[in-house]
Amino acid sequence: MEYDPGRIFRALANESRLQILRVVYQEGISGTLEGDEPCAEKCSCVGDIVERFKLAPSTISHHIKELALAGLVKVERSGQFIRVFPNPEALKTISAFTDSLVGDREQSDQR
Amino acid sequence: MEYDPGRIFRALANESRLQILRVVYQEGISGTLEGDEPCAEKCSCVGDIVERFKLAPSTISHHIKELALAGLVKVERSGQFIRVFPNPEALKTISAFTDSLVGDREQSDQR
DNA sequence: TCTATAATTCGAAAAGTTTCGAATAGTCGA
DNA sequence: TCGACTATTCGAAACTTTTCGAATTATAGA
Repeated sequence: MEYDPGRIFRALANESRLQILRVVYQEGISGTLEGDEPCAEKCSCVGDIVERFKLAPSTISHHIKELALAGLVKVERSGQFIRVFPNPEALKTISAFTDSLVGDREQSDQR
Repeated sequence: MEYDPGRIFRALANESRLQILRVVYQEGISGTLEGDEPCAEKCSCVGDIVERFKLAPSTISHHIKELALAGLVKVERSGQFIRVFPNPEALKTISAFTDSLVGDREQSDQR
């Protein structure tokens, strides 16, 4: 799949989205992804995320959409719930961008 | 030195700044940095950058300031000119951020 | 089928960013 | 010191993003 660095950086350019991303990646649903535990218990459903931020559900929904459009998270319906889970694949686009910046020269601190 | 990931991502969230960054990093002044060539020849002075973009000098100046505040470039007066040069150190903050997201789990594509 | 729950879409207000031109500040050389 | 040149700051207009609440859509269970 293709990821747009501009879109990714725009998605990361907001403190709320950065925090949502941390919740999704760090306390995410990878354990329950293919499992049969009820989503309401401990996965990153939109409602779980809403509870942690003092932002309206519609606002969280909008931020998750931006993260999903950038490819940083994936989203999947599970009954009544929408599960949000990490997509580490997209993070490679970020390191590809920084690598392309430093290009030929050595990575280490010069000067 | 300390870099703020939020500030860095906000600096990267604009297509003009991304392109300025490419110019500074890829055709940058590292060769002439301590040298004695006149800056006007081939380094990243603000005027050189202005010539490549159809943006007003004040706009380019503003973008360079944002990049410098994020730490992505450094800026140094050299007589009449302001030299802009890469600061690859700041890029480490970006990989630190993505590493902290994936955390314990393996980096490779799961799922 | 009706109700409750989960989440999204829509439209609008507020806040933030991008861009410009005009005015200003710093440096160099005559 | 004056004029030319380089770049920044300032204020305003245009545009984009963030946020909300209300209306809507989707699903599950009684």
